[in-house]
Amino acid sequence: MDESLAKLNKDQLQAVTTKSQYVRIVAGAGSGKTRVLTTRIIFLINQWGIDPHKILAITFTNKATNEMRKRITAMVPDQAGRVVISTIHSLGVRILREDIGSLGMPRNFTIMDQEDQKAIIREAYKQLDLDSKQYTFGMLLDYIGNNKYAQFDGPRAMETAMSPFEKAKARVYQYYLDRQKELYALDFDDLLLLTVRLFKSRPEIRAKWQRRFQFIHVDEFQDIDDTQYEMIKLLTTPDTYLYVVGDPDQTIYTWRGANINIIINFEKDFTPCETVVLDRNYRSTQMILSAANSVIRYNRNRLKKDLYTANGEGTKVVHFAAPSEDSEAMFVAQRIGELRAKGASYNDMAVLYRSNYLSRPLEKIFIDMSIPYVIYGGIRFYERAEIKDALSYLRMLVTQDDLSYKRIINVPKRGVGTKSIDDLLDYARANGLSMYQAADKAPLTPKARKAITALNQQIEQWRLRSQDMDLETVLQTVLKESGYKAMLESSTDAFDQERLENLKELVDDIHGFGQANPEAGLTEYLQMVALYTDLQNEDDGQHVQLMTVHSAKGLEFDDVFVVGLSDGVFPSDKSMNDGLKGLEEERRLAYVAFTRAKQRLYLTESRGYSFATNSSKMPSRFLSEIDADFIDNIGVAVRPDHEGLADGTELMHTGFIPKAPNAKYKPGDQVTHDDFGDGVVISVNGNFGTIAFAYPVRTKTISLNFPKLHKKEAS
DNA sequence: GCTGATTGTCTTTTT
DNA sequence: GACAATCAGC
Repeated sequence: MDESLAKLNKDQLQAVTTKSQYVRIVAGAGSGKTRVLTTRIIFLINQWGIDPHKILAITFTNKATNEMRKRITAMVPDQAGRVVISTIHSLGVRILREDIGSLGMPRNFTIMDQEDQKAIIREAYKQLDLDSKQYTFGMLLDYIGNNKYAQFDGPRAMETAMSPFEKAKARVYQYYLDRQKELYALDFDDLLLLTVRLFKSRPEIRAKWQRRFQFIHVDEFQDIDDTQYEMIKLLTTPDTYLYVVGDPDQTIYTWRGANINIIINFEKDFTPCETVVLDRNYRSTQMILSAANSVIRYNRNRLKKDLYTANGEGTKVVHFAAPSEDSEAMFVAQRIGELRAKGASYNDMAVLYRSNYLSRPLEKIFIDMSIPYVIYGGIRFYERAEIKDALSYLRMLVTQDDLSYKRIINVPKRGVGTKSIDDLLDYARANGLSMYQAADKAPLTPKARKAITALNQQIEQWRLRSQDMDLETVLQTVLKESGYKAMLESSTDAFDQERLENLKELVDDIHGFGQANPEAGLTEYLQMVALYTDLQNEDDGQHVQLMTVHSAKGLEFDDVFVVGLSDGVFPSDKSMNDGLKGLEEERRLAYVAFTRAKQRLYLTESRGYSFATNSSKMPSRFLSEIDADFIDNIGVAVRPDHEGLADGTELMHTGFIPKAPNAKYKPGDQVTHDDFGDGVVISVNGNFGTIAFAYPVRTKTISLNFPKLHKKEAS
């Protein structure tokens, strides 16, 4: 214990050992925020003798939860399991599972993810005859969330709707609420809103939870929204210790309701409040920090704070301007190759981007050049179709809800088409039944009825047999006997083979869960999964990590590439439409991105036409906000007058494009590749060659030094 | 009812 | 360049 305190600097030590009841830590990027938080919790246990059970730590993501638990376990192995570490949504579930009965609602609710929400909205469109092109899912998800947060019920939403367009949305909202009730499914917003309602209407329940958690810690406090703050406030009494940690410069979730003023005004709600500012950075070189500082300085609405470090000066930030998207990706791949050759490991490198779609050109090149990578985001593990299908089968053994039923009723094909499904749904809704219950009464064709009855019997069988099986066996039985596995196995589609692999991972996952929680059942597993979007893989593999800036929050890497730094992309046009507020959030996002880097930071962008913004791409304004002293500009340049690209472009030194042609290969050479088969070299650019392979591989650009590539001797 | 082809639309970020 | 809705043909 003493040695963990000895490693702290003066400010950190103050933050960890303070006696104040209300504490606000303003912790800059890389200032040892997580370390302070975990050391504080251990300090409470070891020095103050606090029962770990009374300590609550609220984190922002499941990833952060695991990280914190890991660190606490390392220091106090026997106590760590008793500290409650949880995302705020999981905390809501925990509270509601125990006490939602006090609101007159049963405890067996299911949790809807966004996919489930969309399924209901899709139903509503069908019922109300609306066009999903005119009413996009994103629009309705926003609308529904806003109304919920405003505590508007259906009729109230209808009253406030002025135009026919708004009224249609209000009708979808009403449908959504009705369906939620029928399905007894809560969405993410409900988890917080119902908890708040529960605490407000039942003081004795509130008091119970207040007694339970006497030391409350909140991480990433700058990204908290009003409802979450209310929930936290309701958990506190005049005796509660409240400890919040955050960095206003890293607020990047205002689009989701995060309110930057909560951390700024915290001291008004909780007085007297001690504030500790941690502005010594332990992560990055001075060069990287200076670059990041020079950008964030342009934000007007902020608490001024400049990070400093005793780490070395480091090298200048590199800005590479590529002539095209592909060459931008190529630059990244090439630099990764060079770093790797110098002994860097893939794990310590990351590529960050503003939006998921920007990963595509990178993936292509990484595959071609055999650079191992993992991608976070996009379609997450538990959101994959095959995983959702498998989980839906499992849900049928527990809740028989319509959303799951609709997913699996004709997968694999059982001859039950859209018409039968609609008829079944209509009949079920008209009679207040679930689709599962309505199966034998609804008006159906004999063929469909037969298929559905057989399926229902199967489900009932599984349900009974599952009582004596472990979780893993249940899953495997269902996958096998439903024919789902056979459906994929008989397919020749490469994607289906990948799906089988994913299902194997799910089996591993449920197996691991069963081992870790021997007394937990299917219900518990499904509940855990509902709040997780991704598998929490141990990152022991050797691969470059690709992710959005948002999901990189809290992480750090030796070498960071931030790609797609074009105006309109990053900062995104969508945000800039919100005026200064939007632009400042984008700037904070850039600040988060830049401060992930420990050793080297590369910023790249490309020219050409962007179909995202419908215009020619120009370098991001954030690039020009970096003081010239800290940045090295290479690649294609645009004259400062920003004239049109055709005459405004010129080539500066690039360090990579024009290189001596590879000595071994020349265009026209016949080659063979261990994976791709025979091919012909089309062009050579340095050590990379574009090679046309036989169908189905087609044209690829790969490293000509790659060991799997061989020259075919002329015959 | 199923399949494959075609058209049109939309691309921000997540628990 | 993905996804959903629609349509034609089996």
